[in-house]
Order: sequence, then C-alpha cells, then structure tokens
Amino acid sequence: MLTTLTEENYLKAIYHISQSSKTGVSTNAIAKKIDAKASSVTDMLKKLADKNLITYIKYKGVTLTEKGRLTAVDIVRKHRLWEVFLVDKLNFSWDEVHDVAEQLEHIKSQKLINQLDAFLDFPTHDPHGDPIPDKNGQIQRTNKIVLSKASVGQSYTCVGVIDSSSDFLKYLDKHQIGLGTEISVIDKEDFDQSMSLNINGKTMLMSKSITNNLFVKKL
Amino acid sequence: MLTTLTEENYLKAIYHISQSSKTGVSTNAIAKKIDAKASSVTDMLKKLADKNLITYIKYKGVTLTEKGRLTAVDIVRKHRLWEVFLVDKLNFSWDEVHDVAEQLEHIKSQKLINQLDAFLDFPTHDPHGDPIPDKNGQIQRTNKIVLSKASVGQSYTCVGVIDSSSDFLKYLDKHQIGLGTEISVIDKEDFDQSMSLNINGKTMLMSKSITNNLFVKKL
DNA sequence: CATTATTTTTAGATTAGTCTAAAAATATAT
DNA sequence: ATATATTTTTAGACTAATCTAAAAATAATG
Repeated sequence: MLTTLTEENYLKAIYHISQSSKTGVSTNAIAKKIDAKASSVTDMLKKLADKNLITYIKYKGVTLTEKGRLTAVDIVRKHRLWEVFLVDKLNFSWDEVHDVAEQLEHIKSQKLINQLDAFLDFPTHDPHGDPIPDKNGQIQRTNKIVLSKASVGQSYTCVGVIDSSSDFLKYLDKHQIGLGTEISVIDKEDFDQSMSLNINGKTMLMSKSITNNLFVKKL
Repeated sequence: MLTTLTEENYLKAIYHISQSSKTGVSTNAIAKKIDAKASSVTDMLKKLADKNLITYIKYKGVTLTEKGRLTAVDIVRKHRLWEVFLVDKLNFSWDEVHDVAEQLEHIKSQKLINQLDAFLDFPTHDPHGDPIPDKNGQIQRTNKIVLSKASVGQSYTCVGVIDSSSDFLKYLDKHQIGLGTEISVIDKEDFDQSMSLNINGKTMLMSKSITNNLFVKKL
C-alpha cells in the first residue's frame, strides 16, 4: 500500500519523537513537530491506524507498528543518503541540506535509492553524524556521547550534532569544527559546566548550551 | 509566486503540446496528455490564467505567457538534467529514467539544479537526445530530422527518439541502437516507406512506424 | 444554412488535508 | 475528592483538485 507525502511526514515525526521519549507519542507532540493543529493530527492518526501503520487508542497516544516503523526508517534512510549526496557531490554545506533533503526523501523508487547508496560508497553516517539505516531498516548503534558528558583529560572526535539549526551549524563552521574534528577536554567548570577545549591546536571555551549539542566519540 | 506540483504538470503538458502543434492548445489535447477529464482542465486553466501563466479565452484554447513558458522550460530543464544523472551516474538504462525524473523535476531548489548541472559537466542533451534548456530558458536548436525523412545513400548518427515508451526503447536496445549509433540509408521502399539500413555493420529493415520515431543528424 | 456532432464550460458533488470552535476525557492542584 | 486546567476528540466548514452530468458554444456536414 502506497503512502502519501503527508502520511510519510507524520510517520517520520512519530518516529523521531519516539526516539527520544520512549513512551507513547502524544497528539500534541506530533502537532508541534508537524506544525499543525491537534485536531488535524487526530484525523490523520485515524487514517494511519486504518492502514496499520500505527496503533492508536483514543486519548492514549500512538506507537508505530512494525510496518509503520519500517516505512518511517526508510524515509529517514532516504533523507540521510540524499544529505550525503548534497554535501559530498554537490558541494552543499551541512547547514543547507535539510530543506532539500526534506523534499528528496519522498521520491519513490527503490532502484534510485539503492543505486544512490552504491554511488556514495555505502555511507554509514550523514553529514550531521546521524546513522543511515540499511536496506532492512537496521540502524548501526554508535558509542557516541554528548560532549557535555565527556571526561577531563580525554580526547574525542566530533561525530554529530543534536541541534541542526542553521545558526548552530554556522557557529561550528566559524570555529572550523566539523565531522572528524579532534577535541580534547582540558578542563570543566563545576559552576556553569562550561568546558575548556583544545581544538585545531587552539584552546577555546564552550558554554554548556554548545557542548550539550555536540556528539563526540572517544579516540 | 510558487506553483503547485499539479500546476507544473499542466504547464509542462501545454508546453509540450504547443511544441508540435504551433496553434493554440485545446482543452481536450491537455486532458488527453494529463489523463484527466476536460472539465478538470477547464478549472485549472482558469487558475493558471489568474496567475498570469497562460492566456486563456473561453472556447479558444490557451497559450503560455512568457512567465508560463519560463516556468515550463525550467521544469523540462530539471527533468532532463535528472535523466542525465540517472543514466550517467546511477547506471539507469534510458527506458527506466522517465518515471523517476517525473518526480525529481518538481524538487524546488535553485542551488540544487545549478550544482547538479555543474556536477554533470553542463550536458547539452538528455539520454534521449533532447536538448537541455539553459539557466535562462534558451534551448539549443539542433539540425536533427526524423529518420523516415532521411535520404538514400546518406549516413547519419542517432541523436534521439520521439516515442520514449518502454517498448520502443527496448526494441532499440535489442538491436544495439543508442545515442551516437551510426545509421546509413541503403534503400527506401516507395510502397510502405520501410527502409533498408546499415547499422553496426549489419543490414536491417525498419518499418515506417519505427523510422518515424528516431531522430538522426547528418554525418 | 440548418441540423447534427463535437468540444468546452458550468453546476454540483467528492476526497484529502486542513482549520476553528466546542465538547469530552484526562491530568493537576488545592 | 472536587474544582480547575490541559489535552484530545468531535462537528462542521474550507481549499485544491478531481469527477459526472447537463448546458452552451463551436465545428462539421448534407
């Protein structure tokens, strides 16, 4: 059964919310993410439940069925592969890719996405460091942690971001921080959790609102 | 003003019909191309006229305005660039590209299409031999003719097709005829206009229904 | 040129997705 | 636990794009 563009966007939203929340996903949370009114969401939830893509009990929130999860993950896969294409092949910077990938992720062609995957040499992560699900919907778990949780004295590489807003990504570019950039933790202030870091040979200070949004992996 | 996917498909249809007909484009011709009822077309024509994309006089057919023509040509440009991408980079064969390109042509991002153009080395023709309009909507005119109009004794190269249906393209593949294939006209039957041709060193016979659908250029 | 045939338009209905406003269910707080 | 606040659902309406059926305009034909 084919899904409409709108249905796909709802499934993706539910998937992303359920990633961080662990509990059932509420109508309001979806409404906020989709930027629609709660009443519109309720209507769509009924339709998705009819199609066996979610389990929905009135007033109790929703969870994805296996079928729904696979559909959502496939869209995430397409989104992230297209992001790699845009950055690696078309010289987009990582703060420009999101809107375009948001459109490209809905193109329907199994052959297209498999060939694209091969053309890009089967990348495992997108330009923001997020893992790319494989053909079967499996996602490679990484041992990444958020920089604010890193240990003093230890060295890391940057592997991703949480907040992928344009402003934040521009901040990173300005300080020449990208995927693979090496970051050593020199000191951490107990008072405000700001960190003193060694990056590209220079020492710099980062506030908690920044370190909370950077994923790193132990070297 | 942004155009919807449906509006873009109508503009494209009107553009393609007006290419071969020269006169104003009729409601029924559009309905046939779009695969919709004439009444639906009439509704859409009113909307396109309101947006200054076509000039529409009741019962008199339509023509594209300059704004409409530019919009249509831009979609054709995108469609053909994506076809080149699919064939050159993702190893699609030329009978597989149409449906996917039909989706990709509606992706909205000026940067995307300009970067893609550069990535493909500014191609001038798509895999079917049709010219790719440039950024300003200019189309390079070629001196291609239809094979059925070719002269006995003359040699040509294949530069495109009219009918790009899957069946026809498969026929061409089967006989190893593609863009650039050399074709010499040995003889032509007055009775049924079938042609005796030399292709890839072998002599073969082609009926008019085939030669009418192949574009060639004098060597 | 009058009549028939075809094309095009209008009128009214339908579907997907959205909205506002109000009602119903659930959660929170004294 | 009873009142208040919040969340969710229902009811009814709107827009874009489509359809069918019927009316109006144009084209074709004897």
